[in-house]
Amino acid sequence: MSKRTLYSILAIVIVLGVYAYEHFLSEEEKSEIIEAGNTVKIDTNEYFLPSSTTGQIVHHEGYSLSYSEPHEQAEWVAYELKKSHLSNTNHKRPYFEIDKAVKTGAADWKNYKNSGYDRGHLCPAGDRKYSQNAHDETFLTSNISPQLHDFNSGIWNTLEQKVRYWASKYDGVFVVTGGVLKGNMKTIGDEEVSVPNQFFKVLIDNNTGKTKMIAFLMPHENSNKPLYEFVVSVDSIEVLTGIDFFPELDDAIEDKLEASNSYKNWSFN
DNA sequence: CTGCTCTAC
DNA sequence: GTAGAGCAG
Repeated sequence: MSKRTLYSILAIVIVLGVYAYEHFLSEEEKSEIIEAGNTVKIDTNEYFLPSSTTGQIVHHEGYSLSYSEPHEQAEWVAYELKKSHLSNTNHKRPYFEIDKAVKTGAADWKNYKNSGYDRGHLCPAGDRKYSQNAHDETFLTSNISPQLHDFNSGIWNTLEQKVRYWASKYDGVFVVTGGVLKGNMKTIGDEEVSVPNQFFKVLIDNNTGKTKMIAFLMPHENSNKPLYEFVVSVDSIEVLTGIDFFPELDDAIEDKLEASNSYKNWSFN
């Protein structure tokens, strides 16, 4: 066999391989291959990402975010919390790092030092315990917002634990979290990181057959009230923030679910 | 779980 | 800067 013939056969094999990859593998299989190769960030098509009002969406392996440069923090952080993500592994807590993936320059963690505010995770470290990398990735400064310690370790922590409970009970939920970056806000540090006056968390469960949503809006202060008293409609958070949640949903379903402030499909036990 | 601070090298 | 222990809600 001549070299020329060999090259021709090789070329045909490559073309056919690419064709097969493009046309015969499902989207899910593709994203698995990409993840296995560890070359690209997550396949965002399988996620319900909200719209960005800032034009800067950043993808990490364990979560995506929309960064607001004027407020030096994310306007939202979104990720899927699968049941399989839940873990009891204890990871060593790393240092916070500036997120280099934020092109406009993410805030330095030193803004928070002696500010009186916690570096509050938006995607909690407790939701990414399935690997050391995923856990450490939550310690990027694009994933934190100034929070009062009483609030962070109090009612907000209670809500985060309830989300993990739901992820287990409903075989995964998709989570969007952020501070409301509107109105008059205090700032901290040389870079003037805004201190949100309210925080929101929006959940969608698309795994248990019937799609359901729930949204929480909390004032930036601790509370002893039960969680369900903070439930609002997704629409009301969209009005407040300008963010469009779950635009990829079928419009009829989106409109109906986002208008509701009912929590009857979510167990608060 | 959510964090900060202090000591030591 | 890094590593660890200790403390608090």
